[in-house]
Amino acid sequence: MHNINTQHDHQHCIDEALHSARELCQKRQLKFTKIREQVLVTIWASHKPVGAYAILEELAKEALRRPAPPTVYRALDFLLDNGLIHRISSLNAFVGCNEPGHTHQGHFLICRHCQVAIELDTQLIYPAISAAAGQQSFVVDTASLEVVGSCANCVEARHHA
Amino acid sequence: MHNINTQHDHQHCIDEALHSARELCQKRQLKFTKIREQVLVTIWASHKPVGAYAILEELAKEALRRPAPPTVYRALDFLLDNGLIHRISSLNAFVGCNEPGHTHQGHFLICRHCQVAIELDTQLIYPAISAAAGQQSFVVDTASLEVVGSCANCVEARHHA
DNA sequence: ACGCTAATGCAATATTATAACATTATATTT
DNA sequence: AAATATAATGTTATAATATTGCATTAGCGT
Repeated sequence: MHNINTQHDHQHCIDEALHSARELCQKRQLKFTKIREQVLVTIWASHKPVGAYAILEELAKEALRRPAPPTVYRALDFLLDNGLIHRISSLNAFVGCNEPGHTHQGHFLICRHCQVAIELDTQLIYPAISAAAGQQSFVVDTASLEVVGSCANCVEARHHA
Repeated sequence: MHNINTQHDHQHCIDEALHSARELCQKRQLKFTKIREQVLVTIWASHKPVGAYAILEELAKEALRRPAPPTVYRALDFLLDNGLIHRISSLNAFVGCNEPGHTHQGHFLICRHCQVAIELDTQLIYPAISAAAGQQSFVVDTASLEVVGSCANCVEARHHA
């Protein structure tokens, strides 16, 4: 994975996310409607988790009539159900998923300074989780990890300040 | 740690939590006020995460005048700040901390059937988190893990059903 | 008692999320 | 094309969670 803190071709992130979404919906015979696309694009506008009401504001800009909360929440539910986004519950916010299609995981490093959420490769942590759960004979459905701290860029920036 | 799903002397859990809390507050020169104690006791009434408004209901039973939300939230903030409880953000709920005094961690297995939250020993997962963060030169402040699934008891129970 | 600080009381309001039901769009069959 | 079924969206209201700002009270040191 590239470093999302440094310069990167973010349009590429967006394009890829959209492409994956369309592909996945086609494969599963699901409808990637205008609203769902708008919500996904809004979320992918950055690597920072976005709140539902912030998304609502974005939709309001493009629509004639201001949409109501359920419009956004339904689209979010769809995207969550299909593993296209993650919910960061400590922030009540949503962020794009790097590897769409897997509903059940989401391991993030979240920078308290710049808000960027870096998604970790599940393989890095999941074995430890699985082992710990196994010790308790606990059957895992989903595992969400939210690590808050300072990303490399912000550490660096503050070091110089 | 004992298995909190099976029979256990829960009064012992409560007593221990209260004792640790008093000790910690004395050591830190903090006031373990009546409200803070009531909130902590309410949370320790079970191993299931409790919502702020459920705690409010409990306080209302014991008080002459019904307390307002800030009363509860302030007590919760105090308990969180001092590592006496954890917030389970995926549930908007609070649960007692097994090893008070460490604010920064909280790794839980949460049963979707009986709602019990089993706190894991941090040492089981933290090394993996630390290593993953290190790869990205990310400095960790707090790491919260919320694993949802089925606890041993509930798996067993449903197996027989 | 006096003055300081921390804690609590209290009213209002902000923020996040859902329920219930009406309407519209889409796909499929006839 | 009309009829039907289903999924998606619109709309209104409200529920659930959390905070702000200011007034009051309690505890503590002098």
